[in-house]
Amino acid sequence: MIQIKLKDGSVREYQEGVTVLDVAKDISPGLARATLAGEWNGKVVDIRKKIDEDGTLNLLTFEEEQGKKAFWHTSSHIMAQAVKHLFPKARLAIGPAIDNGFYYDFDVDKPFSTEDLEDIEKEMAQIVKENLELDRFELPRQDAIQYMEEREEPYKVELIRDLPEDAVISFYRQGDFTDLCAGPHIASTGSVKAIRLLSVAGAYWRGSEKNKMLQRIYGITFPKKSQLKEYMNRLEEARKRDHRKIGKELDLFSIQEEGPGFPFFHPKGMILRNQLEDFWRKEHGKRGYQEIRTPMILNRDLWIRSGHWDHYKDNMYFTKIDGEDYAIKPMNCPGSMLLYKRKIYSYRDLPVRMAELGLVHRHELSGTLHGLMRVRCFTQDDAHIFMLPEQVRDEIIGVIDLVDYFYKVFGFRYHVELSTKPEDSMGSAEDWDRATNALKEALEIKGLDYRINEGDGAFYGPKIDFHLEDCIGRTWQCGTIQLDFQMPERFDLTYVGPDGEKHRPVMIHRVVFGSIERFIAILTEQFAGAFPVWISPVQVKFLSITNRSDDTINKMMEDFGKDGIRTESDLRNEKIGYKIREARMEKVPYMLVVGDKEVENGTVSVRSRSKGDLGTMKPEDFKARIEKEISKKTLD
RNA sequence: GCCAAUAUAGCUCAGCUGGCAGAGCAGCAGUUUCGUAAACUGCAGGUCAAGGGUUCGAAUCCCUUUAUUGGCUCCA
Repeated sequence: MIQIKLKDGSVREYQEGVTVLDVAKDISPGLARATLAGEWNGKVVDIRKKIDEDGTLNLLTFEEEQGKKAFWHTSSHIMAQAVKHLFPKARLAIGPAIDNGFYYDFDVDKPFSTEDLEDIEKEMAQIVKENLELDRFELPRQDAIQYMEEREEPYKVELIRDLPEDAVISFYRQGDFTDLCAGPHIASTGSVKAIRLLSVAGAYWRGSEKNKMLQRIYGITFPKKSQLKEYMNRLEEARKRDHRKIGKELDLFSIQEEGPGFPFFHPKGMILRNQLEDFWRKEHGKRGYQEIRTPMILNRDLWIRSGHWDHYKDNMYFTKIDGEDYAIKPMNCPGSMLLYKRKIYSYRDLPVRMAELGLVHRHELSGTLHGLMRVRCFTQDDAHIFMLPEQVRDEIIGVIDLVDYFYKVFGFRYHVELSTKPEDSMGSAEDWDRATNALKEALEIKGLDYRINEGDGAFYGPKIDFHLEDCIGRTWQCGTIQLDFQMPERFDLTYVGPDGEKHRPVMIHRVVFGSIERFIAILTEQFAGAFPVWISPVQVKFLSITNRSDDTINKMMEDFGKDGIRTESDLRNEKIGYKIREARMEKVPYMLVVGDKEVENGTVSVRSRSKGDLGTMKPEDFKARIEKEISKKTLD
């Protein structure tokens, strides 16, 4: 007999060889149905796993991440089985579970159409109805290869060949379908109650464009129909908040055919930008940053010296001036280097914090462009901090605090990632270690949890990335802090130390918004266009009932304008309900209705975007209220 | 860049197997001066993304290009 400790702390005794599923059945049939995978001594295991020793077992359901993954992994097998039924010549590549559902890559002669997806969905429903049990078996390497060769699955053969020597090669079989798979998988196909295939896309075999393009089908499944409905609603909500849609509706920005990836900012979008930039300037001024501006076009030699020519050329735009080669800046750092070098710094001057709202141009592949999120020119809220080696930690902490402050103003949650040395990089391994450790140390002092992204650093140094979480759970990379021991070397930056000798300063690159354009896109989606009052392009809209109040409204607008409140008026000969409807669709925070009554009493009737009718008040009182919200940057 | 889909009025969209280019909203003109999410009538608005081809005839079928969308890859 063996002893198994469960999540709730209880311990149960079983015969050796009991499976995860047996334990679940023993507890309750309901739990057995809900159990999708197990966690045995901290490792995710298949529900068919035989247990031969004492240990701790967690039963994973759809509520747990790993339970979901098993459910979706099996769903991908069901999809592959359906595709094999309908398209026997399709060759199988890979089909994993992903964060939201699963996909499977197929090699087919003809791409799948939307009608094909419907047919596949129906076939999947049929497989689910048959409630096929999955069983797992293992084969030695040679037999496994032969098995897949017989089935004419060249991709599977390649996968098996690439498995490490000592790997257990396991297969899962459900009815007439067998797939090479490490698992885990759920017990049978019957628990998949709701299926939706979402899209087809091309995807390279093993993600490399040198390989053949396969057809990838994305899908999602759930144990309950209602969960699928909820998921589809969430997708719908995301579509409604799409910054491209809202940006058009609210007349914030556009991208014209004449400039793919080069956005145009409209008057109202400019107000947003300017508010963000004003805020940024003020906060950076407070923290000892000096603002600079460097040219957009600089000589090729500079880019060779900075290393961009070798490491970033494919993303750069070039031009010729008087027969000389110039590049349009993809980053602001080389310009800042030149400014640092314009004079001699003493150790007493450091740290020097040079900030620049710099417009950079980068050639991005046409297929990756996406509204303001992915563009070919954008404004980085950049800064380069030059410092003594012993100042590194505190400077990084200063930036972490600044980023934290900025994100909280907008009500964002975020998480942090640390990226280490990539393959294509400059500098010695020791420099990289030193830099990486400095970043780690700062994070640990701040008590921030972080994830490590191996090999994801910039070519000149490791970095900390800040990922914003928006209100529907998506994340966006915005702020970064990148340590750079290379650039000071390349540009021979120096400061004069207490010993009168020249020394090498350390430098960090950092951004808070990341890209102003992307940040505006994120804000738009976060607030669904209903921006906080302090950045709203229009803060107050005056609505008249009849043209008898036009003069009063015009006077009030002038008065509000003097105090820096952004107003508009709707004096058209329309009904008040119609004007309110329009102002609401424009997401204006406050509507002030002024009719005969208000003119007579010297009041305004206030209607808030979020709270509805607030009754009448004196214009001064309303002004005090909104001014307070603006200065406090209230989120509503 | 690669795979697929899409492109019709300022916006949202209809236009089926080829046969005179349509609607709603917005705009303009008039009527209505109205109290918290759409008053009424009329007018105007188009090189159907661009170019080529098939056809008696193309928004519609074919090809090329451009852009957009969803992915792959890449990244702020």
